[in-house]
Amino acid sequence: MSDFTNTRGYPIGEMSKHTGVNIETIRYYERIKIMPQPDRTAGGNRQYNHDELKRLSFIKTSRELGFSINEIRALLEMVDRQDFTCGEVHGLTIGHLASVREKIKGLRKLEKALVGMAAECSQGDVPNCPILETLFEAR
Amino acid sequence: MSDFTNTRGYPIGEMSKHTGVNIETIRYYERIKIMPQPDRTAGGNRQYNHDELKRLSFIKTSRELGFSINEIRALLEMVDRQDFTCGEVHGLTIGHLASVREKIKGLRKLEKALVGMAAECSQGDVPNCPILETLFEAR
DNA sequence: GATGGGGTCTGTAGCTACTACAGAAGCAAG
DNA sequence: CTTGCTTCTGTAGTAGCTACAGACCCCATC
Repeated sequence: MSDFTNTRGYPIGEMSKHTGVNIETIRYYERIKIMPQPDRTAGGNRQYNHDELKRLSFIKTSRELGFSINEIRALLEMVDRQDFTCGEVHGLTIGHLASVREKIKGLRKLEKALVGMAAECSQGDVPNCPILETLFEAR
Repeated sequence: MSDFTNTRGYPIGEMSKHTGVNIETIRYYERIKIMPQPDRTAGGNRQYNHDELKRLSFIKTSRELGFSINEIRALLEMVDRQDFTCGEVHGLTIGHLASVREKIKGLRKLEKALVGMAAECSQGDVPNCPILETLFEAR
């Protein structure tokens, strides 16, 4: 019977510490149904098991890689249904990669523009700034 | 008297067409007080003048350069108070530039990780994917 | 068995920067 | 005067959380 207490599972705070996901965020993930409703103690506190811990880690890692919640939902659904092919997952990843590259491209452009503006600026005490002029003149 | 009608000003749709800013967004900008409350027609429709058009263009250009609303608010306040130095504006711009570069750095890392994962994937029909394994194993 | 101090609960509101309605009213041309 | 486009206000929704309030749970210690 002492084994039983052993398998009690993790309260939400443990989950948070192990994964680095905020407690409120874990509950949010449950609300939006990418995390399941876990067991509860007699008093009503959440008790997670190891699978749920792995799932949360998966979500965390994917988020850090910039996958949107919907993309993650798609990945998890494939996993849950046990019907996915490597090709499908690859596709989703490549699609995400493309959008990341788009973002980088956009930001580089922006960087250039900012550098250009800043270079023309004397940084002096004068109340007259080519940066503002640039911002005002367009269109 | 015909000159008078000439200076009537632009309805909100004109503003939108000239600047490319959505009508709802223009009203939103008024609500959050980065655009002023414009004159109204007898019937209550907004009537903008040329200064307001320039201001909206400024906001649009700045947004496209990735400045946050708060950064834009700061710039506009300097302009409105007529007390700013080129140095201040330069500082704000450089600060923004730094955050843009941070974002690029982060996205590049992310790009690398995604490319690495995708490279290991056979893209085949097998229900077994190194991408998912990578996502699941961490932490 | 009472007490104390954590952790956790639900529900709701806030954040950024918009966008999307509904339902009413303005406006200009014919 | 009618038609049809534009504009009005106010509210709610989007993503992905975060931050409360006020109540309750849990466990250890006395």
